[in-house]
This record gives sequence, structure tokens and C-alpha cells, in this order.
Amino acid sequence: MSVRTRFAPSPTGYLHVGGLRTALYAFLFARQHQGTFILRIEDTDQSRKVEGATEKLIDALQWAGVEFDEGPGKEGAYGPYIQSQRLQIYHDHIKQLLEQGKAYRCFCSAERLEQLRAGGAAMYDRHCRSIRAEDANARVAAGEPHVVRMMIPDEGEVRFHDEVRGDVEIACSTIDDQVLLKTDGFPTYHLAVVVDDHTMAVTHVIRGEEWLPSTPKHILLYRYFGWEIPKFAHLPLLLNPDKSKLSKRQGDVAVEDYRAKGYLKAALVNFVAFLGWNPGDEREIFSMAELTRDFSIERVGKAGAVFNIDKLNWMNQQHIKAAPASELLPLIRPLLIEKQWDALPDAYLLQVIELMKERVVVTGDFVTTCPYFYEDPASYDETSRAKNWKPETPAQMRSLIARLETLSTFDAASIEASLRTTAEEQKVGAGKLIHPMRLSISGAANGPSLFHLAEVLGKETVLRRMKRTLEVFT
RNA sequence: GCUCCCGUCGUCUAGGGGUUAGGACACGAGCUUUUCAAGCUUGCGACACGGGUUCGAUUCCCGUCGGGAGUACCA
Repeated sequence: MSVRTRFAPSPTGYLHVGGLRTALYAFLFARQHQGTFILRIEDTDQSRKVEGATEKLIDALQWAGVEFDEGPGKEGAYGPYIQSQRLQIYHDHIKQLLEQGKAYRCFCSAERLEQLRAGGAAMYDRHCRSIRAEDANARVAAGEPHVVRMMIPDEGEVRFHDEVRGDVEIACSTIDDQVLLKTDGFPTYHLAVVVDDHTMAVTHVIRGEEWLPSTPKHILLYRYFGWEIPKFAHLPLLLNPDKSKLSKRQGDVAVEDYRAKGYLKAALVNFVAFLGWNPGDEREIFSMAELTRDFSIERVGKAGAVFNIDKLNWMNQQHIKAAPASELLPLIRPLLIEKQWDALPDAYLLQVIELMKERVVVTGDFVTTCPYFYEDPASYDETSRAKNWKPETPAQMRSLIARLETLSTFDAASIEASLRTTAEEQKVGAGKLIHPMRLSISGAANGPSLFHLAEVLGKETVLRRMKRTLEVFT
């Protein structure tokens, strides 16, 4: 039987980074087994409907390179892939459970349940279990609102093997008579996952650890239906720095946020993959292809992992350094346009990127940390000016300008030679010219190699800026 | 409260009955350099605790403690 995995998010309006990791693992697992990866939208809570959420989810997933084989807009043989479009299927299965006495109708009001809880009850008191089927049917026929609850055995325990956690066992006496069908006719998560995973022929249920405690309910449902039980793999949670479940309020959780902040998809995917998994050796920088080759569910850890932004930053830096400038350009161009720096030719920007690649953390840094590539300095670093612009500097700069003006080839080597010759002539160290020149052509105290910087800027710009500084600094 | 899960440097982790407990991020120092980064070298830094089992436990077992999740007609 071929492997089929799925990612089944509820459409909340964005893709959570924890969700991205879950999706990634399920995707990688399917890929390496020549299996199928499914996207299913779990929108059974009508009160939490968010407009456009599914599109956003798909968009984020596709951006990250987690491609589903079946799902909304990619109908396979098992659709529809949106739960709100599968109501009839759930009703058919509820009917079956009802007929077989594996579920019962419950007419308890919300108020009664509240009172129960207020009275200290941890679970439903199974009040409606004793209603005879004929009576229940009559009340339903009369239009009385109700839910359908699952009949949990009084005794025994449910055991199952989890692919990451090993054997887990829970006593039935601690399991509540779970609501399967809500008053509004929509299924709860518990009914819908089981029915969908089975009818979509899912072989491996890979999901977050928050589902571990309810897995026995799901196992029981599989048994009630007489279905084969899939393999389960519950992934450790992603944590806030304070070790609670990763949530917004303590930082960004949406994949879209990281994308907007200038993280490369390769870095985010790499980072998130390593939260709970590692290859067993000391390699850390992985492409999607390498992850697909080396990932294994057996090596997934059990403990939750803190989402550490420092490590992500480092990883992003590594991926940016390794990426060809041509791949970075399309990510940076829009940021420049936002700043009205839109008339710059590709060839020029490619050089800028090449020069800046090693000193950048997020793509936005290509713009914000080096505005001097895009316009003449509007101001000059005061500390550097105080330290490096001495009374004798203007004269030295003037002779440097004169020498640079004679250059027919304005490349780093020639510029450097000109500067060093001028320094010798002036009987000063090269540093005495380097720092003022950097300040005058960039306005900044630091940045890429001065000579390469000047080469990229070009002769005309460099000379214009140097002359202008001479005026501004008098 | 109850149920379940988890517990190696601050963080991500490797390892596993006998190791100088390894790597990465972060942090400190040095080298390199025209600056800032990057890079290289280096330092700091961990087996939660208590009992067993054993010649020997960080590793296996039990307990405690700590953390987390679940406990909805949310997923």
C-alpha cells in the first residue's frame, strides 16, 4: 500500500510556523516513500470562519516549497478536500454509529453542561445514554436540538504505538463521551479526522503533540467502524522562550511574517526542519532536496523545541551567502521600488548583492544597511568624521581625486593603487585616506571593501561624492 | 484537580553502561582585515534530584521535582 500523508490545518488566516514544520515532515515523509501528500482544510468550526484563509494557507505552503499532490484546487480521487463540503459523508457515518449503538444522541443544554462543570465534573455524566432509541428519534423528529456523542467503554484501556513516542496507554475510564456531531450539524474534529483520514486512505497521521491525548478516541472510532488503524506520529511542540506552546503575542508565528521580514524560504524550512529533527551527524545547512533525502521519522525527538530567532538569523545568513545573486535580485527589487529606488539596472544590483551578501542577515538589509548604493549620502557618520576627517584631510582628498580622475579603468585594483600611491606621496598611512574616502562616498563608517565599493559605485559617482564632501565639510 | 507526554550547555542538539560528554547558535578572547561583517583559532558552558540494578550509571528501572499539552457543541 502506498504511503499517503496529509496536513490538515484549520483555516485561521495564516500558516503557523509549527504548522509549516508539521506539513514539512509529512511532505518529506511522503516524498521519500514515493507517496502522496494531501492538504485538507478542517473548517468545521463555523464560528471561526476566516475569509480568504484557505488561499493564504496554500500560498504560504507553496512559497515554502511544500507542494501537495491532492487538495483544494488539486482534486484527486478522494475529494472534496474541504471538510465543510463533506457533511453528507459525516452524516452517513454518524448514522452507522447510531444504528450500531456506538454513539447516542444527547439533548443536554449548554446550561446543563455548564452546571455540571461548575459542580466539579471533569467529564460529561452520560445523562443521555439512558434515553431509549425510539424516544430519542421522536425528539429528533420533533425538532429538538441535540448533539451526537461517542459511546466510550466503561472499562479497559486503549493502547497504541506512536512512531515517535513509542507505546502509549490510556484507561477508557478517563475518556469523555466525546461529541462527534454538533447541534449545527457539523462534525467535531474527532469524527472528521477519522472519517477523512480513512476515506482518503491516509496511512500515516503526522500531527502535533497536542493531539496525543485524544488519539485513543480516534483509535476507538477506527475500531467502531472496523477500519484499519493508520500509523501515528505525534511531533513535539514548538515553544516560546518561556517554554509554553509557541504563540503570537510572544513573537511572530506566521510563515508570512518571516517571509515579509526577509527570511529566505530555504532558511525557514531548514531551520524549522531542525526543530525536533537532525541527521545524526554535524551537518546543519540543508536544502529541501537534501532534507527529502535524509529525513527520517525515527530521528524525530520527543522534547519540545524553543523557536530560537538567533539561530534562524544565522541560518538565513548562511543561505543568503550561498544563494546566487541572481536568485536574490527578485527578492530585493521590490524593496527598492518601495523606496523609490527603481531605475537601477540588473547588472548594477547584481554587483551590489555580491558585495553585500556576506554582511546581511535578512534581505531587507540589502536596502537598509547600504543606502549609499542607491543615492548620494544624505548625512555623514559623525563619529567617523570626528575621528578621521582631520584638518589635513581635504588636501589629501584633493590629490586623491586628481589621481582617480586620470584612471581609464575604474576597477578595485586601480583604485587601490591610486590610493596607496597618493598615501605614499603624502607620507601618510593608507588608512588616513581610506577612512575619509569611505566616509565621503558612503556617508558610513563601515561597509564592504572600500575599493570594491568604489568600483561598483563607478567613477562618476565616486568623484561627485568626494567633491561634494569637500564642500559640505568646509 | 485529573489524564497523557517530556527532561544533556542559556537555546537547538549528538551520544549512550566505562567518553577529556561532541557539534551548532548566542556570548567572551585572539588572528585576519582599510572599516563592519564573514572566515579561522580559542574560551565559557550541560547529563534536574533521590533511590535502586551493576564492578561501573548521564545512559536501564522506580520515585520525586520541574516543564508542557489535553481536559470545549475549537481545532
